[in-house]
Amino acid sequence: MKVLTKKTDYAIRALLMLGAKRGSYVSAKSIAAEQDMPYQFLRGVLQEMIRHGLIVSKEGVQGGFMMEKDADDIGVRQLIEIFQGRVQVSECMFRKQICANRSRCVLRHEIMRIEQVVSNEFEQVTIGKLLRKLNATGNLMPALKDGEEPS
Amino acid sequence: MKVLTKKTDYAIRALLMLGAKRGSYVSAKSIAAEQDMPYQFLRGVLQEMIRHGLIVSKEGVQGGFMMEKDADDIGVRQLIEIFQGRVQVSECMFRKQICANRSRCVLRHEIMRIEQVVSNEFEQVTIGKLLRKLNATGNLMPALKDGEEPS
DNA sequence: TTAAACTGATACTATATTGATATCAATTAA
DNA sequence: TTAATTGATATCAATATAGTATCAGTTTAA
Ligand code: FES
Ligand code: FES
Repeated sequence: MKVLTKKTDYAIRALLMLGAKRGSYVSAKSIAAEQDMPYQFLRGVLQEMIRHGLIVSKEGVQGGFMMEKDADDIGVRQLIEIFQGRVQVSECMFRKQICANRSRCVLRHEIMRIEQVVSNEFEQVTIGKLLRKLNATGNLMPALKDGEEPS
Repeated sequence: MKVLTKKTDYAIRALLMLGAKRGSYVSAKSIAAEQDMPYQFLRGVLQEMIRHGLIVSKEGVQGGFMMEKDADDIGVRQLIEIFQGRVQVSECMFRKQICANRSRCVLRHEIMRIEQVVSNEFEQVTIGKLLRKLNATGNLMPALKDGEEPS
């Protein structure tokens, strides 16, 4: 069960770069190179974020992308919703004229509760929070020592 | 973002039936009919649960499936792991020789924490717990009143 | 002792989702 | 004017999910 897809993954990492270089435009090319993402794929992700008002862009030479929203107002939950659709544990389990009274369905209650918990957890994790952690440790991507294996 | 796939969904519902009729063998056919699941697909799900020791079967006429494990020892978390693989928020985000020191990676920490929370939530929801709720309300699938739409 | 109701095992197909690539027009800075 | 960019799409490949079909073996009961 994979919770974050590549798009969400790339979005988070791109936002971390944009957050670190706030105020200047960063090109898709440089993000792709630095973070080792497929260029065109990343561009699609960036465009989607523009449409949702998270970032802005500037065309032409010296153009690129810049963070628009406050980093603390961008939660992983929102990114998941943008790239993977709303968090829903299950479609209603007993569809097709079987489960009429939703308020009495115990499964639904249990499921909606979990939905909330999961959703809240992701909401807590904001780009701002991650950026501060990065600044504190100064270590998003430490260099690989000889012989060491990446995870 | 769909958290439970059909297989897991069907597995939960089949187990609820088996749990309710503990001690006797219930055929795949009757489960499929009552819960409106595709017969052969359900059988695959049931066989997988046999392999994992959750249920047992008896072949031939009057055969079927019966719950083996204690219903309180079957959590949705285990079902997810069986049918959708281990709960993992993301593969390591900075692979390919970039992220060497896992213990210092803030993203990894945040991600592993969420992984735990999500995992625990699903662990709490056991078939036994659901069954008791069903008994309390007596209502897994209330009949549909005229004109009412299912969820 | 045979037929019907079952599961075991497996192969196959269809559809949806995810991940990635390619192309071309429009914009901008130097 | 040209190279470096984004905007907008179209297309493709790989994988995962959902569902179907078939046949062999087992058991009960007529
Ligand atoms: S599963 Fe839909 S209301 Fe119970
Ligand atoms: S993402 Fe793998 S250790 Fe940081």
